[in-house]
Amino acid sequence: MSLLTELTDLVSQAFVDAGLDASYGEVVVSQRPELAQFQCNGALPAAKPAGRNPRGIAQDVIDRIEQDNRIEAASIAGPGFINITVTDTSLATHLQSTIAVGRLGLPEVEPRSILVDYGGPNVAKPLHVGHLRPAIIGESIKRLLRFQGHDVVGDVHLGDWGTPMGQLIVEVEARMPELPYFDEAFTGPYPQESPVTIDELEEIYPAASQRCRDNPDVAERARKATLELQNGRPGYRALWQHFRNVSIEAIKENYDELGVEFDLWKGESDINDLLAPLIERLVAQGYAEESDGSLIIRVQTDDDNRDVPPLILTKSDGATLYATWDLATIQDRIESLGIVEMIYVVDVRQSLHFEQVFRAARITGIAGPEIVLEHAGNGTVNGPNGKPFQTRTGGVKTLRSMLEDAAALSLSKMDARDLAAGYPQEERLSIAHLVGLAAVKFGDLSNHRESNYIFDMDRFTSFDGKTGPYLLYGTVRMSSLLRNAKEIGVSPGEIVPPTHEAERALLLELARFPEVIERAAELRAPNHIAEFAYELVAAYNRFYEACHVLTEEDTGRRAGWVGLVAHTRDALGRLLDILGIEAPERM
RNA sequence: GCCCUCGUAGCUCAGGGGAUAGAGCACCGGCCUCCUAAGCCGGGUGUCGGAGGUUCGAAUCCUCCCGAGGGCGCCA
Repeated sequence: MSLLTELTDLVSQAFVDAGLDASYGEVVVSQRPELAQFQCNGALPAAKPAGRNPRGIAQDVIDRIEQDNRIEAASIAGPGFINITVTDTSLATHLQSTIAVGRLGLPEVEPRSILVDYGGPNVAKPLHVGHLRPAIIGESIKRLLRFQGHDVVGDVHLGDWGTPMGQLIVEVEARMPELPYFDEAFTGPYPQESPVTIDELEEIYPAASQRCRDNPDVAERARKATLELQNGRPGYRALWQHFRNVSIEAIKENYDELGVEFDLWKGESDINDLLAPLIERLVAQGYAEESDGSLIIRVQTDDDNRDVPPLILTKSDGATLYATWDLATIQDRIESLGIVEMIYVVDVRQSLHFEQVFRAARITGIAGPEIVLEHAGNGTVNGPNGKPFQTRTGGVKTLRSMLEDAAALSLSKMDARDLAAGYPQEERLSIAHLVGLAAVKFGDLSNHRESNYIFDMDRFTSFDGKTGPYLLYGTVRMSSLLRNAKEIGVSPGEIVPPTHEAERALLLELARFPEVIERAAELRAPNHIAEFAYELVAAYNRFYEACHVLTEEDTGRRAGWVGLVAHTRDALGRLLDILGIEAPERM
């Protein structure tokens, strides 16, 4: 049980004993650490309905909780705040029992079957900077919920079924008309080898899309090809399958480099067989109706005081669209995977789309009321000028080159400050790589999920301040200390009651762990984890300065401190893991 | 036009109805015979965009206004 829960239970009971509602007893970390460690504000809202003076209530509660041996001091402040400080012994005991139980103080949860939909890369396009946020935020949310104890899967949800596929087909046909994929009389089998490499495909994609913009005839042929692809024309399917295969291979490599892993490599196309029966049902049951030749589902309700545009289920040529696929995908995830909660980490600009899809899913009964559908939207990455991030030449920057820049810049900063100087060059490169990754991830994840932020590589890779490298350095110092302890034969002992202020502060920081996790999970907000990780490292660094662990003469205290460091490293390691950040052994 | 998000220190950003609104950077000054100084300590900064409202209490909730960004039927 977390320390805050323990204290809340205690204070709530005091409120009950005083004839007041238990809900007033919530204890939170103090806003004024110089006055107390914890506070309860419940006396203030309790006063009015009870017709009592808030300070009187506070005193009443204090009189009751003071009896508890965990309480060092409890006092009234201001209009009726209750300030609480716990004994050093109870702090140590609490942390020791947390270590004994494991899970870093987290309560057990009722596991839910959750799917996080993030990534959304497109076939034939390399990952670029725009893919960074959903990838690492989604990965982090997945790991966070998984750590809580839920059954969580991540789905990359490949963009593989839309108009660009038709554009690719007509472009390849224009370039290589002799290929059998375009010959309707061809009876197969089609070649095993892809006619294009991923590099060629990445060049063909923008060219194809440009040609469609320039030439309405080409665009029309692409539209038709898309429809035929969706309808199952064999040659197109075979060619498209090659596009898909070579793309997935490249995309996997990209995500590997970023440290992002998906359990499912599904795409928009995977539910194609579900579409026809679904549409048929929706029409038959009157959910879908014709409008200007297309099929739509009206999702506006009488409660709306604004216009909510209808969801377009099929184009007037009969082709399906991403809203259609998303609907069918929801159905598929519920029916074939047993998912009860879907979290979409997708650009926040798509919020209207998701609102339409979610509404349609409810209205049509695809998702019952017990299913959670949530768009946890992400903001965008901007360049130093506040505009979308670009390369120097104005193009879209690939994710790979961004990560290479991060590693290179980290290495040059190491060189400039003569850091890790005696290490083998191979290890220095590997450190620079991890530092660069940590810099980029922490720089991103420490921002609120929905906000757009300015990407500043120089600031993110800085060795000073609130950065990824700072977190890694803290971790490395803990690991190093523990290695040294082991060498001199000191193993982690029982946590001792703190005697130094910095030591006490570290224990209090560690005690916050469960609430931070819970809050971050609730809000789908990795930035809370990032912030806490920073504060924990900062608290450790202050402890490290104030308490010289390995030269401590009191052997019980020394062992206890080693135990404290070990626990701190466990906690920090878990936080970094949730953030998807990996630390080197030394740096 | 309607809808969504944002507006907090010089800069980049946190902030959960509670007390005196925080962090990092930048700037100045200290600390390595000692576990990694990529560290620590000290030093000052605010009309929380504006105006109303709800509340014992508002950066936080509500309304309006100003400013920025984004979205709004057959792209994803």
